[in-house]
Amino acid sequence: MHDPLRTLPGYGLRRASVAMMNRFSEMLRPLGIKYTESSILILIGSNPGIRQSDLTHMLDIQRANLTPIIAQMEGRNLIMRTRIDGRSWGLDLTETGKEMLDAVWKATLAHEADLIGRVPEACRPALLIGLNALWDEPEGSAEKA
Amino acid sequence: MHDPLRTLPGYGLRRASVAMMNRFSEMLRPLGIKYTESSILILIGSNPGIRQSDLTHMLDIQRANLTPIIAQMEGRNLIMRTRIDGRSWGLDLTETGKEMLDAVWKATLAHEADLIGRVPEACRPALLIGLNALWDEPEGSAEKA
DNA sequence: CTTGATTATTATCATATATAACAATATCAC
DNA sequence: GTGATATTGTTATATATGATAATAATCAAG
Repeated sequence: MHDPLRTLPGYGLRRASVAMMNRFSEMLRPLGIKYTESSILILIGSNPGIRQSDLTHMLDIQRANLTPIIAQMEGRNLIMRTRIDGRSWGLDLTETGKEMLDAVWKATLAHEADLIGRVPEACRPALLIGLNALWDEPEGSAEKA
Repeated sequence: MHDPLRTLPGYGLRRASVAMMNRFSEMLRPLGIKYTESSILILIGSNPGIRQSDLTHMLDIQRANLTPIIAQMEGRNLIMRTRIDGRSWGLDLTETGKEMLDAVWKATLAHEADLIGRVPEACRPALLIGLNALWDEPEGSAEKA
């Protein structure tokens, strides 16, 4: 069975990403959290008071798709919102959220270690550089401040 | 704005994959075809008479999700099905499908060139090896014949 | 011939992502 | 200050992707 797709780096990139995300989702499942939510926890944890719009830029997701995620995380008492001005909310972790962040970080680091472990050592530095070259500063968006 | 996610290869892998697939989808849009369909065309083109179940294995997608895709591609006169036995169908490209495959290959190669072009030359070989290490022979599935 | 595995289909559900319209507010030019 | 414009967040909707379960038909192994 001949498979020309296997010669294509772009195809390999997609397959690698899907395989990786499946494994990561599996590791997060016991925590009852999804990987997008885990990213949000991490960003709020390292940027207390961050606004939703900052998250949408950093994660490159749509405002409209973030709203229900934030609402649900607030409902689960993982994050709290405080008014910054008439338009925007500042996001912070609750105590529950901080505990969840600890667990999320552990799972994330375990997952990253697993991932790196699958790559021959000699390839690792170039892999990182290559991956970042493929998405960093996407399209026309000049980095905001 | 501090972003710990940027230090994570796994996160970079996902972002790279998403950015890449968005660009590829854009390149395929004029052809009126989606990237999963493009992969199917390529595999049928290089394996005339291939069965749906072979496709599901090679693409690692669910039988149930392939069925409507194949039906739609048959409806668009891109592929034709002939009975192999009482259970399975053999898939082949129609003339229209072969022309589409030509266009798809051109777009695919252009996309792959664009992708590789974004990666510093010194990193390319390691990137390919690394990516394949991350998905090749996923989990428990021993390669079928 | 019976049992069990394979192939394909149908239906359903969850998730991820994209777009458009809207309300409220902030910012900027004047 | 006032008016035009941009930002922020929300709601509703559409599409794409992916997973699961149940069913029917058929093949393969003993």
